Amino acid sequence: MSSRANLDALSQYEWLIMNHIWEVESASAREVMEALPEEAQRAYTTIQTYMERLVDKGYLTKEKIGMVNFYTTNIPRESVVDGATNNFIDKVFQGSGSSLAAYLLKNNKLNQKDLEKIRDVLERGE
Amino acid sequence: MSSRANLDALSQYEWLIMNHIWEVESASAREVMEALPEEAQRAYTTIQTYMERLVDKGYLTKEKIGMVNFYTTNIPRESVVDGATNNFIDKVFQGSGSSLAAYLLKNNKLNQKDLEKIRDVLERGE
DNA sequence: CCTATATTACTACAAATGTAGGAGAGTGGC
DNA sequence: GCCACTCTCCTACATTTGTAGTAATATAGG
Repeated sequence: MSSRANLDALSQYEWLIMNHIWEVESASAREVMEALPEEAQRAYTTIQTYMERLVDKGYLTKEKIGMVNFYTTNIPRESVVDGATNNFIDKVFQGSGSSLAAYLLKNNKLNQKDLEKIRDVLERGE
Repeated sequence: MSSRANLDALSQYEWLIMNHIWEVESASAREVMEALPEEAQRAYTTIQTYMERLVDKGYLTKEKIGMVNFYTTNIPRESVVDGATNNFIDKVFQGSGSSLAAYLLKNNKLNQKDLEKIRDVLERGE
């Protein structure tokens, strides 16, 4: 009944763009382009194409101000992170968040401060 | 100099297949097919296609026994999990494993037993 | 006013991914 | 010995993703 149920997942490069938009709230293609790190630099029109696709996918809204399009999102980052994380855990850790956590611990993906934070959380009732 | 440097990442469905192969060491297309859960059922030839692609990508080795191809992997699961996790952390948590850990804790992706295990790890020297 | 530049809208195209059908060759059972 | 079945190998095709060029248009600067 609703116009669209769930958003298509973001692709690798789309994450780069969305991460920036979530940070700055609203941006033009040019701004996004300039914000992307060296290795992620692409032709200007390539960035444009991605942003248009993100509009199509329902992640961005486009508003023309003067000659320039500005893109905004009304999808909360948290929900997208949540979906992506669940999917990742499902496919790589067969649905077990614990395995992922164990992996992080075992492979030292966490620094001292993290460990303390985690200890805190664990000490106050879980 | 080496024949191939890094393997292409696994796609969504390829993970399903690889997960099974890692579990059983060696399997035919039919066996993989039967092992896949209901929602992941596909035409027999579809499974076959995936397995062939995994051979091309360098993840699987094919050995014909009688009329049937059996597929094996010599790529350790750990290294693939590692690559995938790093990539995931980069794109979704901007390189911060801690953010991911924080997310797991905050969103209760961990159960009681996990928390205990983590506590253990933290208690014995980190 | 004209030109160099920026921007949009559109089109294009290769590679990767998801999905499967058909032809041809073994084989187990009757 | 033939049939039904199964498996391989090959081909095919739609969609998604990565990447960018071109035409038309607005615009700022001289």
